[in-house]
Amino acid sequence: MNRAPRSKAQQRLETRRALVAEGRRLFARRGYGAVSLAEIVENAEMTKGALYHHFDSKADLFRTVVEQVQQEVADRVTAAAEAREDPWEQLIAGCHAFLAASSDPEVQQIMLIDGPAVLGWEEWRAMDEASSARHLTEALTTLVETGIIVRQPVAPLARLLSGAMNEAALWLARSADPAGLTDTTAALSRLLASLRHHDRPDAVPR
Amino acid sequence: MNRAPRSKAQQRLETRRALVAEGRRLFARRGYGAVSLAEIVENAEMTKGALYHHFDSKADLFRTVVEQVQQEVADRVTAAAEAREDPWEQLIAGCHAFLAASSDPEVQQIMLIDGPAVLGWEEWRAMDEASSARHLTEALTTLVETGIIVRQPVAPLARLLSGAMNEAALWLARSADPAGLTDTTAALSRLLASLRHHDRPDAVPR
DNA sequence: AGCCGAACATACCGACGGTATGTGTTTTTC
DNA sequence: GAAAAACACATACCGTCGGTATGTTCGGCT
Repeated sequence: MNRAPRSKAQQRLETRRALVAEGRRLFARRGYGAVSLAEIVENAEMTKGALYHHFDSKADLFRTVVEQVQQEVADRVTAAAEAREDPWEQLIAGCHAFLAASSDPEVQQIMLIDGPAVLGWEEWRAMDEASSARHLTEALTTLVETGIIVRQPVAPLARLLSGAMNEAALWLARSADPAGLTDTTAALSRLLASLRHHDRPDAVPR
Repeated sequence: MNRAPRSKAQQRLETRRALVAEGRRLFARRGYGAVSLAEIVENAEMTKGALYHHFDSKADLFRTVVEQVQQEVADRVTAAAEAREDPWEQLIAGCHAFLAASSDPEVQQIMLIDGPAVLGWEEWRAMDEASSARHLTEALTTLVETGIIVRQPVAPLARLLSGAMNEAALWLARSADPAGLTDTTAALSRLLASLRHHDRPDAVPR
């Protein structure tokens, strides 16, 4: 039956997209370890030869999926932050957007649970820094330089906040309590607010 | 070669100990996925029959290892906290003890990286709550009830702090910067201090 | 002494990740 | 525009791994 003639480049893209999409779907639902390459290529109507033509290994396919998920989260965070003018409000909006984006079970299983275990913490950390965590560091740096929050090393603070939000997102998604979200965002807002000067009247800049 | 006659109960314990110890060693060094049961039983001078006589699966052996590691961390945290009288100092000491204990690469790979991925986040979370995280919740509850920190839901706050410390421990172990530890503990102390009433003069209890 | 069951030991299986090689189609080259 | 090179897969196969079914030894109890 007359199949549309596809250029090699186009065919390559479509195949790659199908494999990544199906990998993402299965990895998200059942976890990396419980998914076999056989069912990925079967559902994607491809073969293992196609998969290994595009990816070096199962972990390599997973890495591509992680990159895609991280990019989507980063985009949402960036959009939320750029909608504000005030640097402080950008931080708050970005954190809330991150929590909202990370409440997706797909994002959690792939990015927060399997990511560090499959790719190793160091590589996962580097990818995280390259996507969403970088915005957090930049926002904090701006706030320190403009004197809005207490002058301090931003790197450790960014790690603390990033870890707090990751864990909070995982907890929120499992928590049946509908007040969990408001309580968590309230607690996070309190922690963030404590960084500002006016909350620590005894601390003087410089 | 006169081997010492061992009672069945004793033999059972020794075998189990050897398998758990070797499993812990290998899981910690190379990660759960990269370790085969064959090399575990080989290094432990046992057989796969012995392993499956004591454990239901590879994940079951790993779960036992995780429980052991978590118990050791919890013991260190408890010891540090009980050495203090003041509830506030107990919280600080406990957090610092947790960071110190979690700086061990063994603890990190098993408890923080592979734990959630292998056992699933829910089960890992339940085990974490049963060991060290419970102390954090209790300490915060005490501080709220005695009016030392602002009255608020403790569960979300405990999750935020727990996640922050987990991530900080992983970051510290990889950070070459010797000032990382002091900077991180300083940042953590700042966040904790912000919970106290005297740091938020506009907030009134009740 | 003799039996029973616990504590292993051995042999084996299906599935999975990965690879080597074959095949058809597109693109380039002359 | 035909040959040929390059590409994008498809097929067949391999070694290893987690898990199981069955056999064997040895301490405990009567």
